[in-house]
This record gives sequence, structure tokens and C-alpha cells, in this order.
Amino acid sequence: MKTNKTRLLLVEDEDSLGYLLSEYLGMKGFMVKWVKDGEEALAEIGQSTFDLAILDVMMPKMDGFALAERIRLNAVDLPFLFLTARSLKVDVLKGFSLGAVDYLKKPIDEEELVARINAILSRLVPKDLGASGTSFRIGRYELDGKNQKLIFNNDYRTLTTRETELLKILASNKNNLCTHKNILLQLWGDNDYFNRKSLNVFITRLRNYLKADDTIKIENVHGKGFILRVKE
Amino acid sequence: MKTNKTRLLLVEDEDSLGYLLSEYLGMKGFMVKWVKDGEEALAEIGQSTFDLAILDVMMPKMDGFALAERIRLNAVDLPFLFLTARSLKVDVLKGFSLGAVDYLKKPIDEEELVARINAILSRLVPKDLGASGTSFRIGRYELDGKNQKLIFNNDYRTLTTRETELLKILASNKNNLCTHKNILLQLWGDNDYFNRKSLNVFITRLRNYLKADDTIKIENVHGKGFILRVKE
DNA sequence: ACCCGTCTTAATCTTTCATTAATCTTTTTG
DNA sequence: CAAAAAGATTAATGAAAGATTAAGACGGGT
Repeated sequence: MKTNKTRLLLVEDEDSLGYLLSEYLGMKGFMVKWVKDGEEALAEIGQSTFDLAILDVMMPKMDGFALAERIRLNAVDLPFLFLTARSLKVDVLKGFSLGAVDYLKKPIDEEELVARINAILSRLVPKDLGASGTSFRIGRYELDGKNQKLIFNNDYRTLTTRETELLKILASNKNNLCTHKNILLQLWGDNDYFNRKSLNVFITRLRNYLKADDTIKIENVHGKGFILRVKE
Repeated sequence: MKTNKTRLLLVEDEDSLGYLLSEYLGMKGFMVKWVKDGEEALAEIGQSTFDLAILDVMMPKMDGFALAERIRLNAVDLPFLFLTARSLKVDVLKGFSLGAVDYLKKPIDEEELVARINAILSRLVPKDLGASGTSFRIGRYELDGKNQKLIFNNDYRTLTTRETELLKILASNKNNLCTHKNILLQLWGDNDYFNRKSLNVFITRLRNYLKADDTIKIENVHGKGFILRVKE
């Protein structure tokens, strides 16, 4: 269920800081999802939409910078800011060059963090309720979720609502299986024989729309679901 | 005539820092106007338009905070950021509560400043407002919102209030979806079956008025709303 | 009271889109 | 390898949304 609260994604491996911030931000009226590494973060981004991501730079497995790059690929217009103990100038510049909207040095003052988050959000284009606009890069295509446009080579095609929603699900789980069940529950809220048939029709249509770039395809996993595969 | 350079207003009483920054920013391709106090700053704002103001907090006569308040009164949507040696938490919060887009603590690193300026500018809501704030360019047409005139080729047509308001909404969200709901709430304050029908009638009328330029059109997104599309 | 310009309502026609159906192809499994 | 299940593809259908045109209502100004 959607609320009109601002949704924040906090990616912080340290337990103490992560807990402190998620509690504090929650108390300040934000909806906070706290995850502890980049993989989880990407999974979350695939599943739901956020207004802003807060990324720790120093993390095991995938650092904040690498994560930011992946975010740019998956959810083109999700703004993000960095938290870091590393205040080396070169890092600050790298952060901004990746498209960060802010770069905060630890120790973090929670009140200042809230002030900065609000400053950032107030500068964002006000989003229509319900139509939270996320864009996705899909090979040489770009999906403009807000305007329901599939852009290719300076040209575009307007998608229907269902087509858009389906492609958004696939694109946000790029190279990962989306089960029938999951898709059907998200799009139809139900999972029966007929919806399943309907899904097939939409898959065919999307394949058709996407055929100009042969580095991407929608694969079927028999009896399981679909994968939007993109060769990098 | 306007240039396409970003125009910065730097308000800094210290000679050495002011000189350093204005030189550096100028070198980086910005158009910089450096003034040394709030009075001068307000005079400049009255005379020309800026994209961003950079305010020192500690200044004689009028401090940065007071200046920011005056700026909000004069040029409502001029974004500003603070430079300051005072990094007291209460000051930082005050800065943001005044509407600052950023708050930088001295010593300033010039490269970081540039990175932050660019981050801010890239996140600004692109406003298609003309000089007056009520004038819009729509392909080869021009909408004079104040006088409710739609100008084309030295000729014009007077629009009704509703027509003007609707076209203003569409024009200020050029190439972006305006949902039914949004439009209806803005124009009718309500969203029911009949208003929706009424909206269709106005859309038809606007399409008719705008048909002389085929690089623009009002697109429908089924079940969602309308987009004023302008080919570049 | 009566225009006149403006907005709303109504009536009618057109288009769009999700669904269903029908048919063909591929994959799995015994 | 053959039958059954799952998937792919194309086309048909009907309901809802949108477009268009015309007629009615409303309100300010003279």
C-alpha cells in the first residue's frame, strides 16, 4: 500500500549508525527502508520506488560509488547522497561526478541530515501521486515510466499502462527472474488461469517493441516466469 | 540578450576569498558577479537575473541570513547557498530553514564548490517561464498568460480564462504528463465525471487553436492525462 | 430584461486497450 | 518418442475513454 510519506532508502553496513539513522528519520516522518549492502539495495529498488537513497561509501562487497553506478543504470532518476568518513577531496569530487545530490562527512548530525534531505526534496519536481516516475535504461532503449514512453534513437512509442507496469517490473529486476506469481500479483492482484494468458499476450507485445536491440531479450523460464536479459 | 552561461551572484565581503572565488568560478565557465555586501546584492538582483546566489554568512551591515530573507521577498525562486566559517549546528539549521540549497563550511575547496554548484543546478526544476513569469513559448506560438493572448505570426487570439489556465498548466510541464486529476484539481478544485467531460472540450478547443504548428501537439495518455509535446 | 461571451451538459461518433479465444510451437515428462 | 502442459502468436471482441460538435445554462454588463 502506498502512503504519501517520503520514502528513503538507507544503505549502511554499520549496525549502530544504521539503526540510529533509521530510527531518527522514521521519527521525523520519513518511511525508511534500511538495508546493509548494495545487493539488498538493488533488490529493494527493484521492488519499490523511493524518493531518495542515502548511501554509505565504505561498505563490504559493493561500495557506495559502485552502488551509485548501478542505481543510475536501473533507476535513472532516483537521487542519492553519500555519507562517508572518507572526506578525501578526490572522493567528494567522485561522488558528485557520479550524480550525487549531496555528500556528507561523518560524523553525521541527524538534524542537519534531515535539513539537507528536505532541501533536496524541495528542489525535486513534485511528483504526481500514484505516478511516481522512474526511468530505466534497457539496452539502447530507455523507459520513461512517468510518461509511459519507450524511447529509442530520439524516437518514442507510447505504452499502455499495463505494458509500462510490466516492463518496469522486468527492468527493475534486470537479469533476474520475475516469477509469474509475483508479476500477476503486482499487476492483477490475483493469479488465475486467465490473467496468466493475458500476461503472455503482453510479453509478446513487449518483445515486439524491444526487438530493435538484439542485446536484450525477454527470456522465459519454463513454469517459473520471465527474465529481461541485457548483455552488458 | 541572454547568454547560456550560468549566472552566479557572489556576496562576500572578504577581499581575498571573494577575489579567489570569482576568478576561479569565472575560469570554470560561470558568469560571476561579485559584490561585497547585502545592499549591493539586492541592487544587482533587481537589475539582472541570476541562477544561483552564493552568500557569505558573516558580513558587516547585513549578514547572509538577513540577505537571504530579503532575497526570498524579491526574487522568490532564486536559489542560494551559504558559505561560512560559523559551522555551529544552529546556524546550519537556520540556513536550511531559510530555504538554502546548501551550506558550506570554510575553508572552501574551490573544486568541491564547483561540484556542488553543478549538482544544484542540474537538479533545478527547469522552468519554461519567460521573463514575465506568465509568458510561455510553445513552438511557434507564444502564450501571454497575463493578457490571455495566444500569439502567432504577429497575429493573436484572445483566450478565455479557462483556456489560458489549462494551456499554462500544459506549457509549464512541456513534454511531461499532466494527469487528469492534477489538472482538474488545479482548474476545478474537484475531480468528477462532468469536469472530466468539460476538460475534453477544452482540450479539443486548444488543439484547434494550436493546429497551425505541426511540431506541437497535445497527446493523450489513455486513462492518465495529457502531454503537450513540442519537437525540438 | 436581453445580449453576448463563456462554461457546462448532452448526444454521438471514434479510438484505445485489456481480455478472451483460437491456433500453433516448444518444452517437459513418463 | 508421444502425450500433455506451458508458452507464443495473432486476431476478434466489447467496454471504457476520448474526441467532436451542438445545444443549453449561467452571469455580468448595458
